[in-house]
Amino acid sequence: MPKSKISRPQIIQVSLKTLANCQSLDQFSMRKVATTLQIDASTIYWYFESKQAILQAMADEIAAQISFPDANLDWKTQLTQLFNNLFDVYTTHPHTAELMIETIPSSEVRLALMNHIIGILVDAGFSETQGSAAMSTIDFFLTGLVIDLSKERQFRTEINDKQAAYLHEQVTQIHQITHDEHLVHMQNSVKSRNSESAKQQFEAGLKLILKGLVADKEG
Amino acid sequence: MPKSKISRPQIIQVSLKTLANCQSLDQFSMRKVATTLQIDASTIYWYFESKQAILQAMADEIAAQISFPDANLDWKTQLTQLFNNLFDVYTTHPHTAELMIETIPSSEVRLALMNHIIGILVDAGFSETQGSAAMSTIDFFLTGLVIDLSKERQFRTEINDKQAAYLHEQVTQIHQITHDEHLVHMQNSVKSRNSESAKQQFEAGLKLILKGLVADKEG
DNA sequence: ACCTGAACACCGTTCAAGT
DNA sequence: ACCTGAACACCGTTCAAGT
Repeated sequence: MPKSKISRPQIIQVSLKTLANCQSLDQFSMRKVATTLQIDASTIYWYFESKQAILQAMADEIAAQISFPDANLDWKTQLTQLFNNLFDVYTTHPHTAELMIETIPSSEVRLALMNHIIGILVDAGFSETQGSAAMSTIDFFLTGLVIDLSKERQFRTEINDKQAAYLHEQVTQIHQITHDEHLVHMQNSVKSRNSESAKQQFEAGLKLILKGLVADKEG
Repeated sequence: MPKSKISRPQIIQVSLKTLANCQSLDQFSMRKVATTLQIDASTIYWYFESKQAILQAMADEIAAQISFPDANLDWKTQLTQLFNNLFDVYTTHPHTAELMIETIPSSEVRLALMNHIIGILVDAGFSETQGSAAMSTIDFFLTGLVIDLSKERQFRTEINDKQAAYLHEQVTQIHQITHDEHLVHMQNSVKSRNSESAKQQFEAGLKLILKGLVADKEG
């Protein structure tokens, strides 16, 4: 057993892998990380002062993967590319949107990322306040969407894997009620939601917000 | 001690009060609810089959508080009123946005609410797909914003109440890095975020999305 | 029908003790 | 300097047992 020495970066990597194997962020635990590292849970506390500190480090690691689009491009395509990039990173690494929310954006990577997004908008002619508000709007939308997707998948796998009879009831109830109460719009909504991919859904929303920004500029 | 009989509605009410006294949704526990009800935690399982079932009931209770605006109004004012109403309910009852995300919208109240929102847009001339997408976009934005606000307040009170030296460090780091790295846009963002209320922030984002919808209609 | 108590399998965190 | 083990104060959930 070549028990390689433990290190901070190693713990972060293993933590990210552990998180990826969890069904939700709160199933992620120090004890699980410790088990795969073949160390006692308390050992981690020599490298990180708390679970929160690990989450911060994990969030920074993910944020570092976001690349900035070519600054010569149109501001709209720049934003589209950057947020599509964010969407992709969030969906390839499960629960990272939750990670971002549970965590304070105090690192250089995360602050620089936000600064860059606002910068794109300011360079396009928007005020600092407008740029800041627009970034938040898109970011909250993206985060809300990805977290919702994540929860939905969690419910689905819980229904399949374990018993979870209760959750299954809830889902069938949706169809019953929408039918019995003649909630026509909800019936259509379920259909269109199934035919469209999550990415398409995100792109549609982003396009809507960008259109609002353009209208803001002209008006 | 007039030990009044336990009932499902009573448990739901006490649960909502208990949640309101928590700093986050995952601090909410069956054992806390049981303590205030002066019963054993296991007793709750006679009335609810799981914690998830209680969360569902709590979410429905909150959703029932949302009132529909006058259908004769302009679709834009209808949406504005309804989502402002949602924002107010979410902020007056802490952690209810999290509650909605952690929970399946399987009840009549919640499905009817969504159906109504799409209906406003369809009546305004949008397609079912457009209406459904627009509702999601606004809802995810609202949810993301409120959850973020909630987390921020949680961090703030943890810094004040307990030790939480680590969290305090993170916050001071934000200012240090934005200054040292000359992240001008972030500096302005922090300023404008402090001068504007959360409600103003929400209204700005909502206005942006509505403008996008108008542009969609005209284009 | 309603409620309890003990138990199980989990958490994060601390700290004296080991090497 | 690095790591462990036991302990503490928590979780959700189950189930035999009580009334």
